Amino acid sequence: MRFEQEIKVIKRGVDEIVPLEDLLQKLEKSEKSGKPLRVKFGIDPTGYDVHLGHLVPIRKMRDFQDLGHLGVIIIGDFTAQIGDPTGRDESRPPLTHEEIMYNSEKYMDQLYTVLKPELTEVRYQSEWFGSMGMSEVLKMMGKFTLAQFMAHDTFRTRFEQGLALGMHEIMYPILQGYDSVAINSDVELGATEQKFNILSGRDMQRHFGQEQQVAVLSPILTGTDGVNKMGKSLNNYIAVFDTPADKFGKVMSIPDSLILNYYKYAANADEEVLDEVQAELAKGTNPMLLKKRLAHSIVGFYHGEEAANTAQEGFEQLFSRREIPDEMPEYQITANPIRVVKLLTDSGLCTSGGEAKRLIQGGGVSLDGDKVESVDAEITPRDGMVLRAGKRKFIRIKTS
RNA sequence: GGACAGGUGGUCGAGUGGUUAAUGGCACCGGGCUGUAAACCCGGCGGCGUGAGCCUGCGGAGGUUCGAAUCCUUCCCUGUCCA
Repeated sequence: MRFEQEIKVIKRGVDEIVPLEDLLQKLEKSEKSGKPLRVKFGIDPTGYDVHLGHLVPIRKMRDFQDLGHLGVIIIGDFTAQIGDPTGRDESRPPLTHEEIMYNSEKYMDQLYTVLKPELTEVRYQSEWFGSMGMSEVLKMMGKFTLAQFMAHDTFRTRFEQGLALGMHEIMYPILQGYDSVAINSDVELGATEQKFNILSGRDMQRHFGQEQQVAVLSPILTGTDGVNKMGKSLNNYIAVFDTPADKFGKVMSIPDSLILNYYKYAANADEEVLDEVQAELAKGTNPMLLKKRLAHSIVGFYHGEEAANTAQEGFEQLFSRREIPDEMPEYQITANPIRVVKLLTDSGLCTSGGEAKRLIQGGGVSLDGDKVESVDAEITPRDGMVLRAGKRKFIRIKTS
């Protein structure tokens, strides 16, 4: 088979390619013409916190770039400007132009930890939707039927369960589909849940007489809780912005069952490493050791070898040996004596007095290793005293 | 436009005039045991106050009442059916 090597790279870590034949054809055509494939991925500029789940398809884009193809990032500024009233209790206010620019820039900074800038094109939806008239919108909508949407699980379940389903949400796949027409996309990347939207891009391209794109679908990365998809709302994510220590710790907290999965999709592990990990797991090696290696490699990828070493050392010190960390934030106090509750809230370790009291009552607060027994406790601060709240929050007190 | 059913704390979901900051599950936080895994056990889970006090709270705004999440009015929102 031709392009055997290319296909192997593209297929790695991918759930589904629809249709595979089209991809072969495209690769062939690209080789003949010398024109790179246009590989699309859309992002929503409502925020800019990128986590490892987002990066699974982005890594795939990098694979394409390594094969000489072009990555096209679509910034979904148009849908974001309309605002998304989905939330039943509060509708999200439309983002301003400035916010969108800010978010997308921050977003791209993070994507460039993985992507090659010289092979990346960034496009905004407003380029084509901004000036579109109603008649064109209607034309676009006319390409789809309600039945098509009802065939889609997301819409059908919500409809059947009697949940709110806004018309604009039905527009979503239509807009995303048209993006493919607008940029003349050859391949669209996304998680498997994006299948419907990506395939609607194929339909749209056919209606507009364009060659159809191929869907390359990555698996959905499970969050650190081991149950749900990685996402911000569930607070089970590892963000690009997380500190090395946080990244390390979060990886260590994933369930054992997820180890191989993370090696595959969150780290840049190649076949050899995967085989080795699998063998170790089968052999009964303490999963904790494999996780440490995993955490080290993930931190190393984003922050470098040295930071990964420091993070690991810090982790072992704090959790394996239960010592206090070398470095911690300092907090200057003037009052003397001072109530511990007040100290906790003033320093920001607790967000409210109630929370501080609960922590103390739960036995989670200590000073230089001595548990604080009473919520009324008052202390005479000493310079360099270490206050600990819970498992991982510390401050060093400064009195002068 | 009409009829009907709903809107409760992060979420699901009880509660239909008075020990109610509001049962319970999940999530989450702390403690114990550990490998910051799982399982399990214990405690917590609105805010402010140097703990018997105050404030905010059951879609929004008014009202009835000594007293309301619970009754009334009105508005907003969601769904079902009819047009």
